[in-house]
Amino acid sequence: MKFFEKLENITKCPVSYVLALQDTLNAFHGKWKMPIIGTLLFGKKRFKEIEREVRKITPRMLSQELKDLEVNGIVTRTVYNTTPVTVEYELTPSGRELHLVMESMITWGLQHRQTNIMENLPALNMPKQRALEI
Amino acid sequence: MKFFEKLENITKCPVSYVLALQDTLNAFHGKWKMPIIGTLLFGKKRFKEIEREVRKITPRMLSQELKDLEVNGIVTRTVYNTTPVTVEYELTPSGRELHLVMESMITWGLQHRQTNIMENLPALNMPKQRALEI
DNA sequence: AATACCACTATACTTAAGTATACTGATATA
DNA sequence: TATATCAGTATACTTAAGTATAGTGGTATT
Repeated sequence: MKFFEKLENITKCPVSYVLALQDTLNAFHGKWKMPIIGTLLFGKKRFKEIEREVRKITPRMLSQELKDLEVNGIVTRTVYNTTPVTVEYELTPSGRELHLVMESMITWGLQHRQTNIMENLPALNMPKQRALEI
Repeated sequence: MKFFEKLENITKCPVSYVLALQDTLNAFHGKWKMPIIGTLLFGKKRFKEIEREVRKITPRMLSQELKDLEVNGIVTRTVYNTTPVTVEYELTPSGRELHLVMESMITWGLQHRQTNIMENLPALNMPKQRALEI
């Protein structure tokens, strides 16, 4: 699929594409969604498991972000009435498909570092808050 | 390239991939980078042109974000000593390659809306600050 | 009897990100 | 003479995002 194939001929991209971009950015929005999705790509997990694997996240943030991901159709939440309760979080089929986006990001990132390594990428300025220790 | 092909067999992704993901997220970080990159995909532009096309951006934000993109090797800044000065911003080759990432985002976003339209995607909760009127 | 586990929530706080408004100085146009 | 344009910068402010710390109730372990 080549969305920008005839880029010279157009000046705007269709509204549906802008919405699609928005939804995808939204899926990864904030400091913690990417590591959470990343860890869930390796299989469904319980709350405490995610908390342990996504280092330095607080339960407040984890809870909030999981809720976000749930209402956005990216993870499902299943409660088992064991004692104490177990709650499992799992990526939806749509959520699992995010790995394709992540792969294209990894591809770009690797290439970008390669082509810029000679120059000044030590000067890469990162936003202050970004975790991402998958 | 299938990074997660044997996902069952691994529990972590390599550090270089995490850095690559970080760089890519960084390229799009904040409310304004995506629309700026988006508009520059249609060709190089002057400061005021971008300011007009990326609606509601303030010169302060535009200046700041363009600087970010420049030090990160995504745009170049060229000054012509006309009167008054003209300054042109253009995507680097690496910057232009971001369209591939954007395409994969659009693909995912479109699919995600399709598979979730029956359910509750009116409930899609967006972050407060997001512009994206490309 | 005291402590630990689970999956969170509550409150208060700090830091980051974005906005509003005004201004620069040299030149061009009305 | 007054106003507009270019590419921004300066200062002060508001809003969003993230952190720190403590606590919930029910069960299980030491």
